[in-house]
Amino acid sequence: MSRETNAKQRMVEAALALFHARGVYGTSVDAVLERSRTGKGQFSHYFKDKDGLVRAVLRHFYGNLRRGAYDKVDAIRSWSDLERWLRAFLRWQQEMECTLGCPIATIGNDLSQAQRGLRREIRDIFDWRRAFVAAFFRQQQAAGQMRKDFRPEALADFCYTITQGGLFMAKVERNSTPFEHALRIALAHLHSMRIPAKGARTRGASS
Amino acid sequence: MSRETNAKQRMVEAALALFHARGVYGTSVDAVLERSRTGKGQFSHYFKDKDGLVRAVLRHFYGNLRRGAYDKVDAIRSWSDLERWLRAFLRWQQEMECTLGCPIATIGNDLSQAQRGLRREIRDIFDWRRAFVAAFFRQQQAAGQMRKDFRPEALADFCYTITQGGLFMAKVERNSTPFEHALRIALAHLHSMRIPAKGARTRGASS
Amino acid sequence: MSRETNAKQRMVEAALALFHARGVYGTSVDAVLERSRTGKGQFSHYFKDKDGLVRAVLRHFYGNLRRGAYDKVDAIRSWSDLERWLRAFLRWQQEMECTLGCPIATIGNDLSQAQRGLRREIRDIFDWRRAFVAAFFRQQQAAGQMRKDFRPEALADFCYTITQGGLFMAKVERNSTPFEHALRIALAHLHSMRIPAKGARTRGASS
Amino acid sequence: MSRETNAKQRMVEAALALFHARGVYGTSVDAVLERSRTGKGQFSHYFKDKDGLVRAVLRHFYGNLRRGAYDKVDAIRSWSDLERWLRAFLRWQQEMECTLGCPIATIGNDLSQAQRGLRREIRDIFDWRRAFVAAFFRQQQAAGQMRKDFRPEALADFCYTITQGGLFMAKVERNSTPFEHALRIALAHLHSMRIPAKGARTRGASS
DNA sequence: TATGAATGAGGCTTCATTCAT
DNA sequence: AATGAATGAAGCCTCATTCAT
Repeated sequence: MSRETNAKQRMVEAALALFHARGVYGTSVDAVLERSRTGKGQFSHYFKDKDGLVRAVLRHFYGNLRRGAYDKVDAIRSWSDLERWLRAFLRWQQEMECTLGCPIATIGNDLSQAQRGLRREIRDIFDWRRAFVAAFFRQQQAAGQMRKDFRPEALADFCYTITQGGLFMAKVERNSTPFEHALRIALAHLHSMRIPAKGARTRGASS
Repeated sequence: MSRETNAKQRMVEAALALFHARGVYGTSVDAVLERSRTGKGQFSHYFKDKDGLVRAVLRHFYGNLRRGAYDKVDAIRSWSDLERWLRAFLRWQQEMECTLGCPIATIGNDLSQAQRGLRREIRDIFDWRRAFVAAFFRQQQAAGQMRKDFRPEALADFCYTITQGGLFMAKVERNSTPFEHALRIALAHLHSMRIPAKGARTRGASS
Repeated sequence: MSRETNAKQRMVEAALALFHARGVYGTSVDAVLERSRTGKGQFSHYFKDKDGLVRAVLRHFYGNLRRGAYDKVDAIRSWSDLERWLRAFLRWQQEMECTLGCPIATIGNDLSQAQRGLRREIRDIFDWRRAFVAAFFRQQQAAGQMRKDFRPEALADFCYTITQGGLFMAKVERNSTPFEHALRIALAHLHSMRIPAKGARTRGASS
Repeated sequence: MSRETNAKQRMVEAALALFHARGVYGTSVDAVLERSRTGKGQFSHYFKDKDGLVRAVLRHFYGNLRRGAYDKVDAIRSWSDLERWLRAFLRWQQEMECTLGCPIATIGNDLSQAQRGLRREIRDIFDWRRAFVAAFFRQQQAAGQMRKDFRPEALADFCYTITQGGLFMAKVERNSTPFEHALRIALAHLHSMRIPAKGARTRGASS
């Protein structure tokens, strides 16, 4: 990592922004070059082909993610952390007026049957994300503060599916209400699995 | 309905299959023509442009949907209907080996900012779908067999978000496990909102 | 002539209008069909191909022309007739805001090397036009009221060249001033060739 | 100028020749590419679209014109210069067997309502041309060797209208006689406006 | 006399990629 | 480390023309 060349860095960042906004199919290499103010030859100098650029973008994103560049906290430690973390997706998308979804899902969705290697990179990112959430549930269950009906991984998948489904549908419909509804219900459900500490009260829909 | 011209029908069906599999961007008009074994000129004879074809595909799909062509039941009337309906998406995708998602979402995801008219068609379909599910919850709540913490529409959004998120993620990752997890938890939650008839027992994760 | 079929008549008239406005290259057969509200088969029923339509249009125009449909007078009999006739082109074009030229010249200009037959039709029309003007000069010279420096045919060519050049340039530049200038000078010159009757005065630029 | 890239130069020159011969509508981009022996992608590399090529052709022509590439003299200084200049158009067209007209007028005639920018380029060229001729009349009038019935600009318009009309009609009819007639009469008229120097004789149709 | 389905060639443009400097 | 010229395939669309009914 350390010091990527300037041109490569610029291309990758431009590509990420464009892939996010218009998908991989929807962004031409030329568009990336123009946005990053780079000459044509630089492209093939740093990347074998367009797939190479996609790979670099995914790795760049993964790097940022692990470095905590996209999350305000380095781990989810409390229920309010979880709620804040989940609601951040909704809020962000509302600010974007529902024009954008998850960048990685957007890229992943454009992959064809042939691009196995890239799909693997995508999976790594998603796995990391799920682990990020699962850690919280694992900790809660271990501490005896959460029912163990479901395994932490399954709960993380539940959270992640809601998030991705919500982002996706909001983008397609340009309307975040369904996401909002789904998130509220999901949170209520998760809260309902809490085991109240002695003498304390849980909040949420669980009456 | 009745008797669309042969060629148009063929093109629309070929386009639906291809859009579903590769997205709108990913399928060329020529590919549609080839698959439907139609001459080049027929395309512009029946559709103004590619968007016109997309519109026709969406309407075709909507028509089929309302006619019940895609669902085995004309309404969800019981909890087991609901469960069967939701699980059908998962099962279907597993059979497809996670290569396909929701055709409409796939098309909708490829729309650009400019295609407002098409997005409207998409919304109509999703609204119909949500109403289909909401009707069940409304009936349950009216019959006093379900808690009223959430409105039927919100519950439908919850179901639909899980479904779309699950299909989408499974397709991107070529793996249906997260969908499976999410669905199981979602169903557990929904069941937990049932109000047991006297002397009866609800099944599910509660207990 | 007498009673052309309705459909043919409609196509020819639509074609004339469209060829005039956009040229032959610029008008598709479909556009003609749409404007004339005629089905596709009618076209090939009445015309062998697009050239056939062009031919029909030219003949239609020629017929109208000979019938006096486009001129207010059936002959130029006086200097003021001549002036009025010439100025009518300018005025008409100004009313059209310089978007149109001579319909026949517009069609003729679009002919390719290959279309010899059509070019002949064009020539017939122009010849008739020139004869129309030449007749006046012949009569004037015969009556001893005009100098005989130039033959009537040459004078007609002069008039016609000014007219066509003026219309053409005005259309290209969307500005009729050059036409106006040229016409004024041309008329002055023609007037200067008049032989004044005894005791009379000619008007014009000759002081 | 100096060093345009080879390919661009080649395309522009090929396009000028083809536009001249067949009009803009009548020449496909592919034809330009083939004639200039250039690959397909070079076209959009150098020009945004076909209009961009037309613009480049017009500017190329204008540049050549101002550099005096198309005229044998850098200015019209005498009546015989004028006559020679005007007659050169006729002679040239006769050599071409009346298959070509003015390249700029040919291009201009193919412009649609929408192409305002291009029309402006055309006008610049024509204005330059007219100024070229008007300069001569202005000088003659200033020197007291020509009557001042008409302004130099109007006289230039007259000359230019004859020329353009003559070229145009000759091309449409494949016959230069009308042009010849018109030119002879126009020249006679212009000569008739000369003011003879003391003791000298003017030639021409006057006297 | 009339309709419109069907065909296939060709036009304009975009794009990923390679190559020379 | 950098530039941009060059290539050719492919995409979307228009159009003249023919055919079946």
